[in-house]
Order: sequence, then C-alpha cells, then structure tokens
Amino acid sequence: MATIRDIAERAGVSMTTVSNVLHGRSSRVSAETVECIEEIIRETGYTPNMNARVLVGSSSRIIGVISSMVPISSGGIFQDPFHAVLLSGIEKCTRDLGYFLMVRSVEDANELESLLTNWNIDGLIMIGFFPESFYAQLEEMRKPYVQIDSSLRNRGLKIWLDDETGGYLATRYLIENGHRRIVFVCTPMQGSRVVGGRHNGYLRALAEAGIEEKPEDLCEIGYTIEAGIEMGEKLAERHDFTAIFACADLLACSVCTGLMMHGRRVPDEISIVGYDDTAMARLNCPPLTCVHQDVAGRGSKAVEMLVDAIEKGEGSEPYTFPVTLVERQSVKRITL
Amino acid sequence: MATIRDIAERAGVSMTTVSNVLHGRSSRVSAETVECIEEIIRETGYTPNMNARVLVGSSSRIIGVISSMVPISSGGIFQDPFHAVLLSGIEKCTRDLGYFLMVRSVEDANELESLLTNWNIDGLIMIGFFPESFYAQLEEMRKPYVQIDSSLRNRGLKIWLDDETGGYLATRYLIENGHRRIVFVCTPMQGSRVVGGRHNGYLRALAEAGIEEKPEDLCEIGYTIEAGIEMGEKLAERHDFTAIFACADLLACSVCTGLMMHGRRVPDEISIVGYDDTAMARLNCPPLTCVHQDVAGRGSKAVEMLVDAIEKGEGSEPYTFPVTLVERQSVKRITL
DNA sequence: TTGTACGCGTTATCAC
DNA sequence: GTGATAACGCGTACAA
Repeated sequence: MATIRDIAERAGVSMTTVSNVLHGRSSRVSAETVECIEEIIRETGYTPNMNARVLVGSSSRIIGVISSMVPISSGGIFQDPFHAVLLSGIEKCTRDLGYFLMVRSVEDANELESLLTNWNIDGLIMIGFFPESFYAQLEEMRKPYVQIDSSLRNRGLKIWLDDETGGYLATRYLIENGHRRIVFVCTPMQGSRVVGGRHNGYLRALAEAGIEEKPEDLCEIGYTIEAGIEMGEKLAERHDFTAIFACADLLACSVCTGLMMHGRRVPDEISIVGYDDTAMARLNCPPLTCVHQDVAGRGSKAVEMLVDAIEKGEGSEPYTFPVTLVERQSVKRITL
Repeated sequence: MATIRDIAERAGVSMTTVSNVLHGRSSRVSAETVECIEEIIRETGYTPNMNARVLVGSSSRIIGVISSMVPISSGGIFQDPFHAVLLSGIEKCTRDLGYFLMVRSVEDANELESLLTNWNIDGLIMIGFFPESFYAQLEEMRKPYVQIDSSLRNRGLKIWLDDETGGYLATRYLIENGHRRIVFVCTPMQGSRVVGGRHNGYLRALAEAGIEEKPEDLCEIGYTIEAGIEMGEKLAERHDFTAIFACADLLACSVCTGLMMHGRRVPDEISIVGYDDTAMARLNCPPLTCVHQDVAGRGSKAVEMLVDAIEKGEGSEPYTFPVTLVERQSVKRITL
C-alpha cells in the first residue's frame, strides 16, 4: 500500500527522485540517495500501482488472450488440451517478459473493443478463427495482434506450423512401412489453411509413391470424441485400407477407440498416425505415432513476436514452426 | 477513446451528470438529459477506462487465478486437462458476473503480493496446493480467496469434492461386479485431503464387504503418464488381483496402457475404474468407467463464492460438489 | 542533482 | 436536477 509519496517523505526527497530511482535513471540521482531510497523501497515493500501508471502513460503491460470456441464438449474456452498447453506457454513467456495476461472469451467485435479499451490492453493473442469484423476492429484500433493457426488473408502477426511437411512426413512414413491405401481423417477442410496444408502433404506423399487418391479415403468429421469414435466404427467395417492418417491426435485416438471397440486391432490390422503429439498420444494404447509440434513453444513465440511489435512497433513475417515425426507403436510394417 | 469529459462537452452538461447517467442514478437526472446523454454515449462508442475507475475507487473487478504446477510434462500452468476445463468454467462465470480474469503463475508470497497490489485485484482463485506463506499473505492483505481442491487447515473459501463418496462408489461398484482384490493407485497421500478422502471411501467399501486391506495393493506414484505406464507394466506381472481403482483418470488411462502393452486385457482380465471423468476417460480403449465430477461447474461455483465474498463480504462454508459413477466398459462382471 | 506542478479519466462530496 | 472540484498514484516537463 505504500505509494511513491510515502517513500519520498520517508527518504526526505521528492517524488520525482523516487520515480527516477524506480526507473533506473541513476544518472540523475546521486549514488547515496539511490541506495537510501532502494533500502526504503525494500523495507516498505513498495509495489507500483499499475492502474495509475496506465492512466498516465500509454502502455498497460497487459496482453489479452481470446480463443475461439473449439470445445470438446460444451462451450467455454481452453477445454481442448491443445489450447491448455498453448496457454501454458503463453503465460510463462508473458510473465518472463514482464507482462500480465488477461484471458477472456469475446462474442463480437464490440466486446473486443470494450475489452481492449477498458484496460488499455497492449496487444492481443488470438487462438483459432474469428470473424472478419474482429480483424477490422483491431486494425482500426491499431492494436498489435498475433494469430496462432490463422487463416490466410488477414494482416497482423502470425504463428504458423509447417502443416504441409507434417502431412507429408506422416504419409511417407506409412508408405515406407508398406501401406498403399491410407485413409485421411480430418475436420472440415473448407477454407482451413491448417487442414488444407496437412492434406496437401498427404497428397504429395501419395503422388510421390505413384499412389492414386481415392475420394472415399477422405473422411471429414467434427472435432469431437464422439464423431471420432463413430468414424472408427464406420471404418471398422471397411477392409480396403491398411492405414489411417488423422490430422489431430484427438481424432486419431477416438478413431482408434472406435476401431478397437469393433474388434479391429491396432496396429496389427490397421496402422494409425496422429498429429500434434499432445498428452493423449502417449496415453493411447498403443502409444500413437504422430507428427510432433512444439505447442508450448508456439505460445512463447507468439508472445515474443507480440511484445516485439508492442515495444518496437515492428511487424514481422509469419513465423512457421517445424514439425517432426515421433515414432511410437501405432504403425505396423507390412509386406504385400 | 471518448472520455466522460468529451461526452459532457458534446451534451453541454457536466461530467457529474454523465457519470450519474452511466451509473443509472436516474433519480438525479431529468429524463430528457438521460436520453440525450445515452444517445451520445451510443454514438461515440464510449467505453469506461477501468484504470481510472480502479484508481479512484476500490474495486478493480479483476479476479486473479494462480495455479500450482502439476504439469504433465514440464513446467507451466494449466497443462493438465483438468485445469484446462476448470479454467474454462472460471472464465465463463467470471465474464457472466462482469469481472475480468488475470492469469498468472506465482513463485512466492512476495510475487503474489505484487500481483495483487499491482492491479488492486479483488479476489483470488487458487488451484491446487500452495505454501503456507501464500495464505498468510492473503490473510494479511484481507483479500478474499477461494481454493479448489485445498488441503484442510487453511482459512478462506473452499470448493471441495465428495472424494470419500467417490472412492466408496467406485470400490463398491467393483465389489458388486464380483471383484474382491482391488489395487488402489494414487498420487502420494501424505497430507492430501483429496487422495486421502478417496482412499477412505475405498477402505469403507472394502470393510463393508468384509474384505481385508492388503498393503501391497496400495500403489503411490507420481502424477505423470510415464509413472502410470510403468505402474501398469509392473502390475501386469501380478496375478493376485482382478481390479484397479485409480484415483485420477490420467493414472487409470496410463496404467491401462501399461497393462495392455504387456498383453493383459482390459476388462477381460483386469477391470479398471478411474476418477474425474475428463475427456481422456471417454477416449480410453475401452472407454473408462469412472467417478464423475463436474469440473467446469466447480470453476463456476468458485467464482460465484468469490464474488459473493467480494461484494457482500460474506465468508461461506466450504462447498462440496457431489460425485456420480459413470458406467462405461472398463469393468467386467466376474463370478468366482 | 532535486523539487514543483500538471494531467491522465473517473468518482464522490458538496454547493447551487 | 445540475455543476465545480478534490482526490486516486504516477510520470514528466520544466524550473531551480
């Protein structure tokens, strides 16, 4: 509760001097006063009132996080483990860089504007997809924002993933293990750079091996456990393929469950490769071979880029994270 | 960016009048000025500057969330799916009640104090366990705080779970299905009300059925997938039990994986019951029978209790959430 | 090197 | 019913 005035009085100096010490402007203060004041600051446990700082200055050192709703079950943000890990990376980096994190779900562009102006938020991290009006609002307000897994056309900072390579690596791995008929399970592709990229990689690997793409091998479903299990049950009836590439761990694991519930064995009869390498991949039985991405790292990078933009006013090119393939036990080598 | 002063000028009234309109003090303003001002407020898209409000008033309408680190892999908060869903519930309710959410990891009591005073945070939600110094700090600052899954002795608001009943239901269910030798897998019990409660329920069900507790049936491990898988592998060697009750889904699923990797079949040879009913329970193969708790609901309730305490200054009794048993397919009825 | 004074946007008190 | 005005805590010209 101690204020700058309190410190100044106790030290017998002016508030300006205290402020200078607080901001490390040591050139303007004699060494001994610095020491004296610092001592008092320690004693009194002074903590700046950020609200007052924001009011007088421009920066609030608050970073906002909004997330579009990709819930596993019902509404609410961050239910998806992917988002949880992402947030974890975001929080850590935000903290390390001396910023604060305000988390909120936002219904429309007006709410977004309110949020931003209410607290004079310095910049925004956007997880997922949002209506065009959100971007228009942000541009109008000239607020820096960074998108994770964004679509193509919007401006602003972007954290991408090398989705195409991931799709390619997964599919090539299956082909190298003797599989020639590979089902592609994904969420609806329309307009999604992410899913589209993974699919392109899938197609490239197929083409490279001289394998023709079969329309019935493309399975688009909703991003829920139930949809995945259902798809697994449907696929269990088919005997015209030997492998599945699912473009998210959640889908891979739930499809796997659906298959096994109907007596099909993984990987003995059907091999599966997933995408993301979240905790559920390691937990799956058998442990899931999948494309790995550094989820928490992407969160950190998003914060770094955003803070750069906030402090230096720099816009940077989209940053693309690499992917790797993690071999576990859900793929069987087969010989024809 | 419009301020109260701007509005006042445009309306040709004083700032006080605008403020009165803003706060619905209609008795002090004539109906026509109210309408006029409201019109201007709409036009100009006025949004209050919260920092200024906090500075002059006392309440910030910010709720803080800190989480002890119970990470699946490396450091960082909210990596655990349980925490993710919890946060989701917290965020929604916070928003519905007109508050804002600041999320942060905190290393020690000093950092906690800084966080709270920096922003004049109204109240705190604590997820998990924290050192005694945290509580001392909060008491000293007279900040309302609510603990989710707290230990016994601290003051403050508490959201509990009926852990004992959960342990009892799970164990009784296994016994009803013919199992008499039930291994109890958990995280270290020492001082944990949560794990201790579940264990007590387990013991009660055993006693009720006249089954003696065997020391070798108590397995304490770390809360990680790796530890669970390892324990599953170890248990796969044993043939002196028919069922496992794991006091967290993560443990149940990873033990299940470990068992199956070593050729033991679930539920044919070994039945398993989990606890929490997170997404991974539905995703498990076979889908996990487990004790259900309303995780998001607990988050909401925490916010409600906290806001009550903030606004009415009321301290309330610990609120205990009920549990139910969800039957899926990881338990087999056996006859001796 | 140090101090004074003003303004940031809002609310509350008190006078009109 | 309405309007000045003083705070809230801090940063920063500007003056000394």
